[in-house]
Amino acid sequence: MKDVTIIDIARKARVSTATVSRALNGLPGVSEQTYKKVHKIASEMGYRRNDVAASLVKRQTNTLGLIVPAISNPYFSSLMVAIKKRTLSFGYKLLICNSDWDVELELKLMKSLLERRVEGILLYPCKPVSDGRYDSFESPILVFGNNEKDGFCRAYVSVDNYKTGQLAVNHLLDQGYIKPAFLGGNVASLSSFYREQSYRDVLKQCHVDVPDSFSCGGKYSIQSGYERTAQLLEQSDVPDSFFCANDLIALGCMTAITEKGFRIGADIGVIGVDNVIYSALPQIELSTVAIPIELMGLNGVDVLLKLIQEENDENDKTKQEKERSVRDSIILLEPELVPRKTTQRAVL
Amino acid sequence: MKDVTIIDIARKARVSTATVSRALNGLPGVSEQTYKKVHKIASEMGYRRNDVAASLVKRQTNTLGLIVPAISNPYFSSLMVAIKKRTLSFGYKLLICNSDWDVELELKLMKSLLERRVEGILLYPCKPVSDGRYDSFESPILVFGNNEKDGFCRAYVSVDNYKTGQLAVNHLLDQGYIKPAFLGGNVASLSSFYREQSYRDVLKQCHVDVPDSFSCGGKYSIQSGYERTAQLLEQSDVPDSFFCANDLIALGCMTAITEKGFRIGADIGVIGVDNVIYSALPQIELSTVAIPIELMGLNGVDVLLKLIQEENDENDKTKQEKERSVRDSIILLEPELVPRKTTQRAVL
DNA sequence: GTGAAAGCGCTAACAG
DNA sequence: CTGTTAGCGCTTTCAC
Repeated sequence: MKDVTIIDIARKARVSTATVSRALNGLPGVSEQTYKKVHKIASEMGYRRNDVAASLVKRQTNTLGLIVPAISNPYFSSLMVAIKKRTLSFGYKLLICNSDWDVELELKLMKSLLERRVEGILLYPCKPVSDGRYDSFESPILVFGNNEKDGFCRAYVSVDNYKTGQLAVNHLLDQGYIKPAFLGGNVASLSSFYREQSYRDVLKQCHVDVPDSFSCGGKYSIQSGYERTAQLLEQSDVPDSFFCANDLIALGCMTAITEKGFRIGADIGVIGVDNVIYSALPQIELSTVAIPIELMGLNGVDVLLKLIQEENDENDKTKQEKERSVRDSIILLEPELVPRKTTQRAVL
Repeated sequence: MKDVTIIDIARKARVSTATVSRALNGLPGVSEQTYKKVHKIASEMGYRRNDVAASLVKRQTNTLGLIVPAISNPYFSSLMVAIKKRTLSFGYKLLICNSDWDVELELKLMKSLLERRVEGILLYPCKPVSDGRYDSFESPILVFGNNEKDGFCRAYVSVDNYKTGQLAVNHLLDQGYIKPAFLGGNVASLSSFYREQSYRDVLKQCHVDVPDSFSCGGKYSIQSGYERTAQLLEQSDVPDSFFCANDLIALGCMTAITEKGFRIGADIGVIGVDNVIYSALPQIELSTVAIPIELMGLNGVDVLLKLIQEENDENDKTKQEKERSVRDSIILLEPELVPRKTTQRAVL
């Protein structure tokens, strides 16, 4: 059951492979007649184009890579959907990878994508790339979620993580909570880092003092949020509110609170980050800080595509021009507070 | 910035490309010395293997394709995660595609995957493949969610959709609800079809009569569930319970019920299908019929891999043996009722 | 242990 | 409009 190739078609159609190639690709310079003949024979023989061979000779795969830390997290689902849509509209294929918050795996995936000759990579790193682990990678790479410019020039699309934390903690304080705890996400992640930073800063500014144990890292999952909250609520000194590094953690947090017999909002406030679709459900009504994730995705694709474009035009360009290339661009989007029931002290 | 190839390495190391290839791939027949030399030079020159070229000559890509109808649906997220893990453990790469419930797009994706020479495809079709639209595809294909054997031999991994519906509707009736409505999913989908079928059958068996308007199709989304429920609750004759074709629909359904001022469970019962992670949250406590989706994924990969294996061994095999190949295999998994609060008439 | 040579299936000048 | 030719970068016999 050997695959049929354009050679087989050429033989049968009594033309050259070049002509077959042209006809099959709809390129100019083929008579109506041969065009039809070739296509007819091709479909008769059940020909299926071999993209691998085409990619090799054309030296392009028309493919982008995307790496996210957790494919099943609805936040990243939204990102994937947005990116998928955008890349598709530009005629690019997308290779989706899941790093599972594992830096080693992430590195492997990066290499693998490059070996497969993707034209560019959209990377949502599991920890800041400022350690320089990708500095030697020459291909176009767009990094999500970093909001600092580090040594190597690279394009970023991110949200203001520090401000995100400020919005959340200030809201908690505004609502009359006085002992907020912080449930971080993956310890290494930049977003979690900045959110904790702002948590500490805001508390200090407002002269609010809480035990160190109120701030703890973990995983960005419901389970992790549940476990950590349950533990904190066991202690003698109990927090009166939780700032969770994402909505999943907050969901787990709420479960633990409910189980312990506290009333959410009235007794203990909860606020998350992301504004995942499930947070808006009337049974949940989770207060949160919304991240414009779809927008990040769209922007990311656009910037990456520009990056690729530049790469291709590299020859006809002065060094001067290169300086203000998009390689150094940082797009920083704004988070937005979405107050809901879980931070409402009294039912009005 | 031309890529460095094994030719460059060979030249620099003063060996042949064959030797470089062997060394880089860790194949036997290379002296310790040359092995080291080649690797050293390779990393010095920043060599990056070109998988496209390797795939072409080896005629294998070590890649599987996966097509799901909705990448952001948590049900499919779970499937993807399970499949990803399994394929990775076998050293296969995975190409994930989103058909967006669009048959045309699905077909395109199938073709595209084949052109990229994936070795096999895991397909969760947006509508039954019994229309024969893939009968001419010769590559190994594993179909999820079909539970009937159709004309063409093909391997299936599915859940008993009919039984799923029976479990749900019987549970509703058992709990004392007497006017269940059915909120279907994507009209064309087999799962929705069977679930509606069983809905009708069970009602008939139990001599329960409901208006035709109680059964309606839509999309497998929160939004769609919300809209349809809101509409049904406007009518004079109101259902006292909802059997939703999946949990997302049920979530939207619950929102609408709450908004209208009904109490979930006490006034109106709701049951979904899938047992998505969010359904278990204490604020939700959605009764549902659990589908062993991870298991489906694992089984799917295993069967597909066997299929591929067979394909390769095809030469040394009699026709007799082919008859009982896995090509015809159907794996049918069991759904399981998970009763929770949303179908509890009275608070005990 | 190593090299020479023949492709994998397709595209892209360059001629005609 | 069509054919010839020369690869794309790598693997793999088959000799040596």
